[in-house]
Amino acid sequence: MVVTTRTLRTRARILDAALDLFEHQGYDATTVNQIAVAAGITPMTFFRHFPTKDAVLVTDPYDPLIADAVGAQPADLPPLERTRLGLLAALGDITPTEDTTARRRVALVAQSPSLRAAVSVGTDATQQAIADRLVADGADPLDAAIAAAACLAATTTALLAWGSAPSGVTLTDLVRRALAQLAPAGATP
Amino acid sequence: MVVTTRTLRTRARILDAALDLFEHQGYDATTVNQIAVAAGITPMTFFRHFPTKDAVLVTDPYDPLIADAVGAQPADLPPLERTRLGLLAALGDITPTEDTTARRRVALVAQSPSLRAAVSVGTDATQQAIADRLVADGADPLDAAIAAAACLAATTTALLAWGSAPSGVTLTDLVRRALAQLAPAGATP
DNA sequence: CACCGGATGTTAGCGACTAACATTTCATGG
DNA sequence: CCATGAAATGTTAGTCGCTAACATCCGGTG
Repeated sequence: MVVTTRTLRTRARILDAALDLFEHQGYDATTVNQIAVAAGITPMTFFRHFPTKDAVLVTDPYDPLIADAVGAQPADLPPLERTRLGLLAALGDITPTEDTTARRRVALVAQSPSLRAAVSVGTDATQQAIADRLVADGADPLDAAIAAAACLAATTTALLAWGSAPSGVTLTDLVRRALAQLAPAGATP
Repeated sequence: MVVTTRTLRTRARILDAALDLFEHQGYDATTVNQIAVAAGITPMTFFRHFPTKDAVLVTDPYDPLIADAVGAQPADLPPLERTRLGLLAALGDITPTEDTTARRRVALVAQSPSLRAAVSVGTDATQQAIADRLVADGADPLDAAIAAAACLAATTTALLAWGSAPSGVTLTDLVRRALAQLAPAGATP
């Protein structure tokens, strides 16, 4: 879909309506039809802007950045440590613009199992990207997949926790803390 | 549903028909209707035996065992290490009866993203069970959730890899190898 | 103002899943 | 051996997510 003024306006209206409904009556209890009505459009139009219902809340544009950051770490480290440092480099200093809607979305995802399933699909892609990079540098495929899976699981857990954390806590802190637990025997970085 | 002779027969017929169809034409391309016809029943009856289409392949009866095994590890260990040892104790010597259908199922799950999403829902429950146990013994909730998530992600990755591994490889070997990567700086257990 | 491309609507349909009610099967006990 | 009652199955009708083909409308350009 080409991006025009109209496109952006409708997309924003859908997003607002969806977030409101999700927060008021829960994700599963909200129908695409209801969202469409609230946004003044047709269900069909909803799907022209978002491929699925959950895409309103779940978006993962980070894959290539993360894979690159992992690849940028010293290639002689073990896969787990390389992935860990890569994720720290890519996400360690994210400042999510203190955007409230980001937290609203994460909080919603944290509450609904069906949404977490959608997240895991996106995570799968990222995991694959990281593992491919590690294998390209000579890592064993299974070791690479395991390292990517473990580090991403820890990171995702931190992200979900951030959704319902007190407002002072930053996402960066939580991610650093999550990955620190996977560090080799008591190293601070 | 009460378990009678009939119940078991029908369930077995559904399972056979479903596995065959899934392997021949793929999971997503297979309809519950097709499964029902092949099993000589009605779609309605299918759902009386399996709550969802994916339940034919994805079942997780391990939660309590695993949580108990984690709780049985020394309480003074850090959460990650405690979880790791618990999983090793619970899964480290599984001998899946060399049952072929187990591998068939895992292989199918490994191929379809929608099925992996279903797995992640089951994993969520296990993760929660483990984390609860750790928190009950005084662990920090976030640390506990992260430890459980990372260890389970590694284990799940090993499980999926087993689905398409050469037939000599045992699931035990892969799980041990996966969790070994999360061990503190070069310890063999 | 006429035009044209992109955004929206309409209609029709598939597949997963559910509820309410009718029907058949099968293991009992008389 | 057969009647009986409960459990399993079928029927029907519906909701919701999602898709395709085609018609329509709106908005900016010339």
